[in-house]
Amino acid sequence: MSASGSGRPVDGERRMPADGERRKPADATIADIHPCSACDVRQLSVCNVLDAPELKRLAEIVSTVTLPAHRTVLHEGDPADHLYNVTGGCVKLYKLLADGRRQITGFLFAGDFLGLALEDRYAYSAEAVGEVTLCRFPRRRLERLLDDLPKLEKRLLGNASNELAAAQDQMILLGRKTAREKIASFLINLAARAERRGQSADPLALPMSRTDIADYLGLTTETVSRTFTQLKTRRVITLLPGGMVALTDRLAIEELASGG
Amino acid sequence: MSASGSGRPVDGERRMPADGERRKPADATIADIHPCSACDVRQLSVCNVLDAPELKRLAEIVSTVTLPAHRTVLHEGDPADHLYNVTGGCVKLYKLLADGRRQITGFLFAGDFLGLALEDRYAYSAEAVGEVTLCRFPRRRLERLLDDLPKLEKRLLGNASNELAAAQDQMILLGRKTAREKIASFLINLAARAERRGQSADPLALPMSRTDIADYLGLTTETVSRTFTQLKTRRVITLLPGGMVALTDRLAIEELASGG
DNA sequence: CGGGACTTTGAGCAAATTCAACCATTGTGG
DNA sequence: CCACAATGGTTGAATTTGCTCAAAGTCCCG
Repeated sequence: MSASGSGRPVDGERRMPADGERRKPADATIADIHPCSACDVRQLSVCNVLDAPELKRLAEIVSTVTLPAHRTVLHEGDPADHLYNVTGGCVKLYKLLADGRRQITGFLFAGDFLGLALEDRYAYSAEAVGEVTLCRFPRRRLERLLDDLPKLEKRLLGNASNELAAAQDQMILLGRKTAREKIASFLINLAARAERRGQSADPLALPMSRTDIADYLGLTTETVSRTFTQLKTRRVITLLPGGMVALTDRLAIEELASGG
Repeated sequence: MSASGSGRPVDGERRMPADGERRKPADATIADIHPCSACDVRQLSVCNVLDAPELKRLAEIVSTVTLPAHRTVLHEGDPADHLYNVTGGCVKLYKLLADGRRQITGFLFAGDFLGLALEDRYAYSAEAVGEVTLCRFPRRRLERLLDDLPKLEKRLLGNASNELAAAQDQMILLGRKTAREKIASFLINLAARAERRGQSADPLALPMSRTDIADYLGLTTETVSRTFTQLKTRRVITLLPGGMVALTDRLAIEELASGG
């Protein structure tokens, strides 16, 4: 089951502003002054509770990072020196057992926050699934900033509370659902999150490998593959080229997901 | 698998101060004024970051509750009007699937916080395992108080972060560990928490039923029972009367727990 | 066009579940 | 006070779901 991908620590960072490639040219100068104010995933992020001057303070401590596929973002046990916000791409979080068995505890997409840990070491590893862009915050400086920005702290608490709820959903999935129900739940969950990000939920993108899906759902790749073909045969999904899935019969998938 | 126990909403509450039965008589008057300051699980709780005047403000909005075994503390989907702190006994949190399959997402003991949800409805149900005592906080009033007590808010964030780490441990348990490893992890986890509370970790108390353990570990009661007898036969544990277990060979249990 | 990685499919197997019976403990009513 | 029902726990046998091992197929990228 190969523990992880090729893993070296983060590099390739550079100061804001990031490339403006998916930003209108007119915004470029604004972005130079207040990079965060031109961020196209701000509305999805924890930063959305901050006003312009507060954003500016945040922008002062942030740097952007672009990582290629399979690059390790952070590693379990390493000093938790930085926190991140995903601005593009997909990141997987995982833990390993001594013998290499792996459990992926979550997939992060644009707008998702990464690294919350009031411990001084990361409790899990994180790796880029495809190419990923991230905002990076030095932990110490962000913590100091939090004292001045109670709104942000409240938002982080809300965020943590949501993640906790999601973790409990994942527990009932792992502990009590069948393979078919797990796959269905996974698809519905990804679709809902894609929608929230304003991305396509019906031809749904699955950027991660079958092995990743298996390690997320507590299955093997073979079972994941078999279950996909089973759902395909039953005409509830259609597997499209390029890692896309069509949710042909979304109602049926939703029923399966909730244990119908 | 019978959904839950006999479940009616909380009652039987009364205002502080609680009975002083495990408090020295001399403290009784102090308790009348600042009930929280005499709390014997304060050092374990989120309240441990507050000084005397802050504690007093907290005490003003708290009431204590004693619930018999199997009483529902709060119910998934109900308005999240109160938050709780467990002061004695054991509470189980769980979620149900439509057909009654149950996943217990956690057991709470003295000092543990319950009900954190920035949603307006509880995301799970909670039920007393044995007789339980709780501190109860009206959510609105506690939220208002949080604006004045940033220390407490930070503590809650730290708490949530710890719970998140525990949730990830539970995910790798549910997704990737064998029945034997699950039981071993469960015992080690309970022992560590008992120790932190200053309770006996070696003759370890298991207040919950086999069914509860099964629903927590993603197993059936039969498998839990078989695994216990297997560990008993291998002389790594000893089952004692009164729901106690001796961790005869703790090292072996720890090795099993980490997937050795 | 070829090679490597990923995915799918197949056959046999094993861990855990299901179904069923039995045992132990406890509480209750005759 | 004891018989007995009820609950929870243990054990056994058969079954099943998902896993392991193995091979073939597909896709992508140079």
